[in-house]
Amino acid sequence: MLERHHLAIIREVSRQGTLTEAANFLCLTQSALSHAIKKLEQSIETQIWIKEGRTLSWTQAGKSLLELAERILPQFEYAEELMQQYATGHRGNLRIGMECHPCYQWLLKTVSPFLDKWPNVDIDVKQKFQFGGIGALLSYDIDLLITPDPILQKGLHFTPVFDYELVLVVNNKHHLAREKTIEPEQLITETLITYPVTTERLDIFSQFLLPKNCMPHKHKTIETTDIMLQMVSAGRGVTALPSWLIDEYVERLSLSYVKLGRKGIHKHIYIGMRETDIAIDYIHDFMKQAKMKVLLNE
Amino acid sequence: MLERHHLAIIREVSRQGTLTEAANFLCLTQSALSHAIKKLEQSIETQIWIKEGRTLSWTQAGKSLLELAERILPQFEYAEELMQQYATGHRGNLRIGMECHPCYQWLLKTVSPFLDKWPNVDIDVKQKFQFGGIGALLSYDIDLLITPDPILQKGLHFTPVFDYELVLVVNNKHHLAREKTIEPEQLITETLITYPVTTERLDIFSQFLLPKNCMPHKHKTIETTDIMLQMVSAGRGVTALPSWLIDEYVERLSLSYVKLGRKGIHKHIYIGMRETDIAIDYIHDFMKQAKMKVLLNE
DNA sequence: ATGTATCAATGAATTACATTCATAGTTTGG
DNA sequence: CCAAACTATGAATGTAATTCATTGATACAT
Repeated sequence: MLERHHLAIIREVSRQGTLTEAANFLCLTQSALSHAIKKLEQSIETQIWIKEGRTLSWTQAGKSLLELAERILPQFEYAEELMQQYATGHRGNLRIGMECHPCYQWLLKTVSPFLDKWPNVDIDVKQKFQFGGIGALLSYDIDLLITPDPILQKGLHFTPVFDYELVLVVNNKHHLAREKTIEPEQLITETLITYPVTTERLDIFSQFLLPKNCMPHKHKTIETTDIMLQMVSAGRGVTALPSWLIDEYVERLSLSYVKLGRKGIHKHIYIGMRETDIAIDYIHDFMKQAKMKVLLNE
Repeated sequence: MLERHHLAIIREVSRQGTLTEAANFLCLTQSALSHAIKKLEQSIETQIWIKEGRTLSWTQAGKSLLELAERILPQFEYAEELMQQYATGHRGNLRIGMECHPCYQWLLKTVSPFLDKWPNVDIDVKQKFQFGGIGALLSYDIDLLITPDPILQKGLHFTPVFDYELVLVVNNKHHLAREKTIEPEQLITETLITYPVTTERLDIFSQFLLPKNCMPHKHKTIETTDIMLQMVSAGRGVTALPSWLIDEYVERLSLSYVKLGRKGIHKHIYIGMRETDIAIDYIHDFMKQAKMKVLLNE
């Protein structure tokens, strides 16, 4: 059967001109090369070259094998390089799952320098999971999970990356802007804007409104943070977002924020990963950068 | 090192879904396959797939190897098919050298049915040789040589394919058209049209005119037989061509031909080839068809 | 739960194969 | 015509692939 090995010999013979030289370049004895070619010629029942005196003249079969070699060998070599990169973690595809909508802004900041540092690592962000974020992690749909709900499970590893406070965002001139803290009951008359996900996944509902059996007057969903805050700024409603996120908009838009309840809603965000992946260079580095980013922000 | 073998395993596992099935399809034991993959994984220091329970989930490295396999294996397989065709003579490139200008017409007739019969064999016709036709044959520039001058030499094989008589072609109304035979002296006043090759290679010179130290009044060269005969028909000169070639034009053009000398000039055309090539199917068949063609013509 | 069939991994034994060694035959150029 | 360079070949060797026999898992049915 035609093997990579044979093609390597053929290419090297073509480059060096003599079998002996080619054998040297391939770290083989001349004998080994001679045997190998003889065997190949027997198996394909065709000669590859014909020797007239000391010069080789290539048969048509030989020429087409040479073409094949020039075409295919680089692909083998490239593949091995690639494997090397995968092995050392210098190449890969980092698929990040998000179970924390407002963290998207934070992620963008972390991703950008990461992409510069790891030009061979691509990043995918996924937000929908058939069997939840943990399921996606376990079934190798994603490699990292950004989530407020770490789950102690063998094979998985969670690292806290940052804490933030969820606050109520209102227009400057909104009457609630004057409050120091607000209670669930004060939202009954308000229009609440959130991301379009189920209420269980919205802390403003699960940790604030629902425990007190309160519901806002109206509930609107908007996909993007920018538009959401434009709406709030225009007085069309209120929303709940991390406080640090608002700090960035407060200059451009006339916004204020208020603590939710006397103690405030404090969230802890974790990055989850498979334990087996901890050793992968770029994943390790991503974690490191993620934590640093947080320090800079605080 | 990454081998064809590994790619074959990877592709088959992807197709069959389980290692055991893949091993069966590859005529290997499950154990052999398992060992092979383990070894490959060690050499590239990366896993190809990860087993969760009984299902395989492919790693990125594995996926890229699978892509490589799907891309490369067909090329190996095609190459082997090709070698098979070369070996059995069902594919090739028949390079024909011509040392006999007027034979071109004859060659065309032989080539046409040959191309139909051997769709995988291409034909090249060459007419210029740095070291002569024999040299071209010996240095593998051509595979067949059509020539009037066979040379007994070891390694070469010549077969006579057809005989013809070289005749003087003239316009119907030309005064020479009434002669039964003509002698060199009668051409001294004529315009002679030939192919544009050296006079040594023109029999009308080497075998007819020069032995008697005669030269035509004028010597014109024309590349194509058609135009040449148009010129003769128009009374612009005379030419020397095989008699059978004239038979085909005599109806359309007002031509006659006359024997050159009392005995006429009789030529024997041979096909020369390397002895090693006699066994090649399509070459053998070309010879057979070449001879048949002649019989039909006569 | 429990048993069974299927699948994969492993180590040791075996076999097949590639490679080397030693040598002899060719070709080339001085 | 000889020496140097190149190639082919058979036998010996060493290495690597394959098999065998076995065990450990997993999935599925009862």
